[in-house]
Amino acid sequence: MGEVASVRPTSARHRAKADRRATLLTEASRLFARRGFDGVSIEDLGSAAGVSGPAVYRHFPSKQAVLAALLVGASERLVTGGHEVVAEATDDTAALRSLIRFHVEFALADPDVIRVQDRDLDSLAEPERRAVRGLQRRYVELWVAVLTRLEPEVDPAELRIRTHATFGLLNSTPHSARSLPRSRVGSLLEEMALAALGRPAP
Amino acid sequence: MGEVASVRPTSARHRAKADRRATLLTEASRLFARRGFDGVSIEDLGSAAGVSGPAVYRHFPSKQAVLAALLVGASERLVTGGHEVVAEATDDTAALRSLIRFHVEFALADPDVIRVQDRDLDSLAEPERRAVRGLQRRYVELWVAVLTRLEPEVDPAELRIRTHATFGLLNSTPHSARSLPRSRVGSLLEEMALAALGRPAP
DNA sequence: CGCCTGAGTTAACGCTCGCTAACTGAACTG
DNA sequence: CAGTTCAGTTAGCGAGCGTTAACTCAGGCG
Repeated sequence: MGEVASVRPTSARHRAKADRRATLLTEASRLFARRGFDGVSIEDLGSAAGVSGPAVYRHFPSKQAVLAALLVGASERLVTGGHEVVAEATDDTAALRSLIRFHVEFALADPDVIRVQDRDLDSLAEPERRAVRGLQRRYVELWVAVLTRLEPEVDPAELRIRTHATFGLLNSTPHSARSLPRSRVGSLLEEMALAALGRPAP
Repeated sequence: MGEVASVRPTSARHRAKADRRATLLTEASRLFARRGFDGVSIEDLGSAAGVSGPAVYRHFPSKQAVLAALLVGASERLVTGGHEVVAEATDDTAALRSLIRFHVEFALADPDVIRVQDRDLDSLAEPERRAVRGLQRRYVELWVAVLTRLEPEVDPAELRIRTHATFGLLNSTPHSARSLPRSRVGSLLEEMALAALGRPAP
């Protein structure tokens, strides 16, 4: 899923192009997070990446495609990361703890993309939105599967709502002030999430 | 703060105008929640209220003013409601429980306004944004005051972050599916919030 | 070295949108 | 009943924005 066998020709030009594309995506997440997808013009985005306006179209076919690349990339990172973390866990309790830690690290490392994900998803056209929604659903089901093994007697629909509520808690990062050191905020959120899911830290 | 002594003349015309204004605000919260402030045109808003385009300017001086009225109204309802609930509580534990219940009821009753509040606040100009932020801060401090009395030894900055995280949890309503009855979702969120704040239900 | 590719530029088109202007007619007022 | 007010209408302006066109010029390649 993504760039497949196109890592072949590594001339200076290809590296420059890849760098520009990466810069565009980084700046896009910053700008979209602060002003919203509709509040950012192509000119804004281009000049934030040291390039002016229509040059963006050398890297993405449309403004929506920039957003799509951003959101698909983030969702894929969540799904793969979450999958790895569960696979490495020795038991389900450890798996849940690792999922929480992983999600907190993601949210603290990239609050902008978190913000864009649940604010501008609807700015995508149907096919791209479906793709992102599908990936998000897979990530949710990763959590629900672990919770189901921990509490088989609970209605899965309820576990799904609990999972969404936990995401809401963990994704509060972009809203909360920077008055405490990142690591302190991280462990605080981890504790709260565990408690909210009825599994208080030992 | 708001309409003061202008409740005087209750002719049919004044009632009709008040109704139209109320409809405009209701439709605005629906539309802004689904498509975002920038994704809704004045024409969209007008025709959703059974009126066409520029008639909106008979009720609000600008599109931003519609958003401002919406958000100021919601924040004021939260502050006054929260204040009442705390005043009626017999002790701090009961106050916290009541705040949670109150907030859950608000979020379940008006998920649209919740969505708009943390998505389109930045679409306001500076003075209006300051006003809404001020009200939101007062609501947060209501929670922090109760938590401080419950756990005086904890750093207030930490309590503030815990409060924001709890809001994130409770405000997950607009995102979660409608697969469970409202009342079930409500008590579920209440339990999770209490646990997240380290005060599990008895 | 000479051709080609393609990332960049500026100019311009077409469309949407917020808002204003000018006007209409029904409901209130004296 | 005559005069005023004002919520509503349609027409249109001016600005901003996504996107395309036409062109430039440096790097890669045979």
